[in-house]
Amino acid sequence: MNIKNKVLSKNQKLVFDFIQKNKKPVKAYSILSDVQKKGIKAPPQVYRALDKLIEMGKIHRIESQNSFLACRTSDCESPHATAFSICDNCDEVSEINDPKLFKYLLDFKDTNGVKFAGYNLEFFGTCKSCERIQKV
Amino acid sequence: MNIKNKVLSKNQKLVFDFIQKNKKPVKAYSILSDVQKKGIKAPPQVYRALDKLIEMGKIHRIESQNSFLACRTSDCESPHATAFSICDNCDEVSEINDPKLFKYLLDFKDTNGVKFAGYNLEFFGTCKSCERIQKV
DNA sequence: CAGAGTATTGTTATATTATAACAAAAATAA
DNA sequence: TTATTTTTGTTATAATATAACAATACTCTG
Repeated sequence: MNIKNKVLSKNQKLVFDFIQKNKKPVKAYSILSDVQKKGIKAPPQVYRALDKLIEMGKIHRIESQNSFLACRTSDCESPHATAFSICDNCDEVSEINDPKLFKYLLDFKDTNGVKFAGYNLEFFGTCKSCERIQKV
Repeated sequence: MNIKNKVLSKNQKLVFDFIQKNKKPVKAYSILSDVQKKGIKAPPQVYRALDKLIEMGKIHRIESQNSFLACRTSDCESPHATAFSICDNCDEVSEINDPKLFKYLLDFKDTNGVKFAGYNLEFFGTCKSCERIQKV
């Protein structure tokens, strides 16, 4: 069976629920604080769940923040081809789902002609709402 | 004066020299081990030097590896617009310097029309030499 | 050159992020 | 059922990074 269609295990569900409740990416130990109220005791339980959820494409890891965000692009083709916009000011992250960008990058070949299996792209800038505030 | 043309301070030079000697990205504490032979004592001294070197564009941080690589693209226009190819197998990283890709990404606008100030792109796959080995 | 301001260094302690290693229980497949 | 895989539980520790404070060195300007 495709790993993406698997039903979540108990710990996976606890971890996923917390991540999904949050609009902004959350940190592993902030997940731990939350799920400790619900029976999980130790970091490895959280990190294991995170690994599986990433593998399933249910969440993404924001590398530049060491944080985790629920996948909102239901048609997320590949958890290994991801793009995000990150606000330098408020740390808000949103997933970019642009088929043209997606295709451009998956088709990209390096100077040796190597075509890559996946990528992770993080854009940085000021989000709309921070921009407005800064202008005032 | 442009920060990129600044002469390196003592600690910055020690840290940079070690990074530049290595073809593969190096970890902060492996840098520390090396530079401890040369007078540096503690992590903050290394991390400070790393921060400055990144700011100057002399090195890059490989987010998915928490590691640091010397910049080889002497015409590195912007330390905040970076792309790398990373071998899943041997962890080798090389900097991609493709003007077309560079332009494509700097021109990219999200659905709100936001144009970003910078980006970091990490491609994943199998490098040429690992590919050869796997075929044998 | 003096003095002010800035950048760099030194230092101790600690915060944050993540995994190793081993054992048991639960789910699934054969 | 029995074997296999997946998930869980647990303790300890590894790896990565920063806070906070003090002292020096550098560089700019009057």
